[in-house]
Amino acid sequence: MYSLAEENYIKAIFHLQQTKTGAVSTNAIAESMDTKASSATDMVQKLADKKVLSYIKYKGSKLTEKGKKIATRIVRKHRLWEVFLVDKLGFHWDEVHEIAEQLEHIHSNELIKRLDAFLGSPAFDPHGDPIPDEHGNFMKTEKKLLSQLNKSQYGVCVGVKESSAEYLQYLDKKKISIGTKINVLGKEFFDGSMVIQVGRDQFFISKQIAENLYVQTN
Amino acid sequence: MYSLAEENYIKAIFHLQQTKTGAVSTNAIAESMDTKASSATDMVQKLADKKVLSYIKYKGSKLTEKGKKIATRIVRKHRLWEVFLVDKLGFHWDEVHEIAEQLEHIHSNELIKRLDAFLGSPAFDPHGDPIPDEHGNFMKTEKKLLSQLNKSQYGVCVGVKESSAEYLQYLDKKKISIGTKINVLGKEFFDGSMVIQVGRDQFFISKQIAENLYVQTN
DNA sequence: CTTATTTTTTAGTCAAGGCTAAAAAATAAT
DNA sequence: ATTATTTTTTAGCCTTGACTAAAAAATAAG
Ligand SMILES: [Mn+2]
Ligand SMILES: [Mn+2]
Ligand SMILES: [Mn+2]
Ligand SMILES: [Mn+2]
Repeated sequence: MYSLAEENYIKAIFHLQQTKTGAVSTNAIAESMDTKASSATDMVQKLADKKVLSYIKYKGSKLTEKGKKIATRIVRKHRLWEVFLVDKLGFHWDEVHEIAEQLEHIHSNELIKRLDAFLGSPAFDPHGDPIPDEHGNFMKTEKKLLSQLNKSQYGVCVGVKESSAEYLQYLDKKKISIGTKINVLGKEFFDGSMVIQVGRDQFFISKQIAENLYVQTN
Repeated sequence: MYSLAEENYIKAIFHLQQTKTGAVSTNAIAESMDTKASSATDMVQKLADKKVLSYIKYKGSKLTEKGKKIATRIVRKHRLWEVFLVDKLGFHWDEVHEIAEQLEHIHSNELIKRLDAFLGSPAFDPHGDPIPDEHGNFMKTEKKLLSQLNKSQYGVCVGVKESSAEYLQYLDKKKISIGTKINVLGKEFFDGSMVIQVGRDQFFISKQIAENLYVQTN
C-alpha cells in the first residue's frame, strides 16, 4: 500500500515521462508537485528503495514496470471518477478534476471494477483523455493539436491538453466541447493565431488556445 | 479543514457520546480509535485548542456545537456513500463500511449535495442508520432492540447496532434483512436467548444476536 | 581549460501523529 | 485513612513528508 504522497508523486512522474523522453529530472518532479527539489529528492530516493522507480544521482528518475502499473491504476481511477461526476452527478467538465484528485486515492479493487461497469466501461474521460483498462492498456488514438492544422483544414475536437477550469470555461463560452467540428478559416504564421469557425460562429483564437485542443482529422 | 486523523477522532467521539452520557473518557476514545491513551490525549488537547471539543484534564472530552457539526457532516457523507455503494454499485451491505470509511473524507460540499440528490435523498443507510440532512438533523425513529421483546411479541427489522461483516453475514444466512418480520416464539430469561420465527423458519438465537438487531414494533 | 551558473543532493529542522515508559491523579480496597 | 489499582497525562523518541541553507556535481560561458 502506498501513501497519499507516494501515490501523487508516482502519478506525477508517470505523466512527466509521457511527454519528455528519458529520465525525469528531480526539478521537474518538484515543480509538478509544487514542492521543493530537496523534498523531491527525498521522495524519489524512498521510491527507488521500494523499486517503484530507478534513480541515478544527478541523472533523474524513471518508473519501473511496477511503478508504471501503480501509476496507471491511479490514472484509471481518476478518470473513471471524473466520468462518474459528469455523467451521473451532472458536474461540469471544469469542476471535476479537484474532486477526482481526492477520489483517485480510494483503495478498493472491487470498487473500481463496479464503478467501471456502472459507467459502462467508458474509454475516455470528460476531457477526452483515454481511460486505461484493468490491465493498464490505453486506447491509442489519432489526434493532433488544433495548432497543427492549416488554413481550410478542419477537425473534430476530441480532447484538451490543458484542463484547467479557466481554459475549459473559455471553450464553453465559445461553444467548443468534445465532438465539436472546427474549421480553420485562417492562420497567421507570425504568431500562430487562427480564425476558426464553430457552428455558425467565426472568431479569432490565439496560438495558446490552439495548441491545447486536440482534434481528429481523417 | 481538518486532517484525516482529526476527522476520524471527531467522528469516533461523536458516536461515543451518543451512547454514554456526560464526557467521553480518553481511554474510550483510544479504544475506539484502536490507538494508545497517550495518543488520544495528544489529539483531544489539539482538538480542544481548535474549539472542536471541551476537554478537562482527567475528566474527559465533549464535542462543542462546532465539533458536532463537523461530525454530523462526516456521518452524512459516510452513510450517503454506503447507500451509493449498495443501491448503485450493487455492493452487499456487509462490504461497504470500509470503503465508506475512506469516502467520508472526500472534501466537496457540491459533491455531497449532488450525491444526495442522485440517491434520492435517502433517510437511512443500508444498515438502517439515519442519514442526517444537510442541517445535521437526524430523523428520529422508534426502535428497540430485538432483545427487549418478549415471548409472542413481534417486530420488523429496521437496522443493526453492530455492523461488522461477520454479523451481517450471519443475518443473511438467516434471511434477516431490513424489513423482515420477526416473531419471538420463546425467550430464555437465564441467558437472554430466544427462539424466533423468520418467514417459515424457526430457530434459536443467542442474546448477542438479539441485542444487536433493531426492530420496530406496532 | 577554467570560472560562473544552474541543478541536485545533503544536513539539519519542523509539525503531525504515532509509540513506550514513567509520573501523577482519580478511584477502589483494605 | 491509608494503601493499592486503574486511568490519564507527561516526557521523550520515532517516521513521514515538508522546509532552508549549504555543499557538491553538472553544465554553460568566457
Ligand atoms: Mn483530471
Ligand atoms: Mn491526488
Ligand atoms: Mn458504516
Ligand atoms: Mn474514516
